[in-house]
Amino acid sequence: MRVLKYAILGLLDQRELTGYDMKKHFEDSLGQFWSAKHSQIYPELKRLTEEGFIEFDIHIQGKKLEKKVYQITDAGKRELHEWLRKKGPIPDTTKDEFMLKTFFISSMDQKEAAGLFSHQLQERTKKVEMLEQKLNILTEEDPSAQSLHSTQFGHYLVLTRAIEREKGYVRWLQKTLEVIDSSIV
Amino acid sequence: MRVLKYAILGLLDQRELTGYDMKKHFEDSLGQFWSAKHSQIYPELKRLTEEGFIEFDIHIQGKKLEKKVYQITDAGKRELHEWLRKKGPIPDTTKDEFMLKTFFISSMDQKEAAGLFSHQLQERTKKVEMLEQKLNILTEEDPSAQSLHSTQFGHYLVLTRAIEREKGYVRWLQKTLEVIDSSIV
DNA sequence: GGCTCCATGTAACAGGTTACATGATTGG
DNA sequence: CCAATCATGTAACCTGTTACATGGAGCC
Repeated sequence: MRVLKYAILGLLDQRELTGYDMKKHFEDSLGQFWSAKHSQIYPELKRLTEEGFIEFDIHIQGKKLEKKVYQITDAGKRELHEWLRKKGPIPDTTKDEFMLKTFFISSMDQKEAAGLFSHQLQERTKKVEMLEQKLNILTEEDPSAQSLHSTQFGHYLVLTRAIEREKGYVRWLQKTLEVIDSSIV
Repeated sequence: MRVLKYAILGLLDQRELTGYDMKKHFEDSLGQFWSAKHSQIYPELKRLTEEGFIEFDIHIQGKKLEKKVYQITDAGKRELHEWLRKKGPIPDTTKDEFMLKTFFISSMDQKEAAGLFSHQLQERTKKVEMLEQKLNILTEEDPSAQSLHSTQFGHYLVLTRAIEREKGYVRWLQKTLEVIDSSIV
């Protein structure tokens, strides 16, 4: 259903951007829930331009570097809002390779399982710290980000959701590790 | 990295199955974290057979329906265990279309946002109930599922993880909806 | 001059979905 | 006998990743 299309339209509804700028956004907090490589972004920009949902101006950087700065058109805004309003069903599957391994825990011995789980716990804990640091920076730079009418509210929500998602994962990993460690053969 | 390959090997490490049986597993609790359509499963089974990781016997159902019952080979078991042991990095992105919309909340008006969030809250709440019912059935049928040495332990872990994931989502949705509703223009 | 980052593109391949296609079994 | 389910496959298409490819800008 071409979600990347809407990700691009949504970004351009906030401010004009180059393809390169969009890639940067996908590496930032938005990237917790959606991302794309530049090799996917550029062809999509070309297509959206042909469809009339976006337009670009050429800006000259320095002496001769030409960059394409994209803006959303009125047709693009209509398209974006149609998608934003639509109440889709929640997906049945959210792919998670670690949980697939977990499903097969009976194929592992106790030591292997403990190693796998403690590594995952370590990685997820690091991620929580990284995300909390991002949230601190955001709320220090713009304390109004926590209110609905701030332009940064979406950014704030994505960070808080990502933090709570990871914290929930961490709690479950700790609880499960205790069960594994206490089941000495 | 051919995760479906390992999903199939993992399932066959528990018991012999037909491609159709595997599809059923992906529609069940495992499907919370991994799934595949039959159109992807059958070609993968063919490939895994060619690679020597699995084998099949033909069983006759009724008068003449031939079904292929697959088993994992020793080579397949080695391949599976290599993957199970490997400690990969956690993914940067877990795609979530609803959270992408959330990032663009400043493009919506307050009423639209409230509608979107309350619908999502409703759907996620229903999912929690469905998952809790599945967990009840599992623990009633096999109370030992909660211990490491049960063959159902993986099943139990996947369900508890899915339940906590959805509950965390629900809590965040409720909290965010309160902020949206209390921000009357 | 050289390194990092900015900036844009294409090609080949891998993974995954939808649609097309067929036929047997089981149970009411 | 009819419907739901069991059972297996292919083809076309879409999405997304990795690799290939190029060149300018900014800074030390």
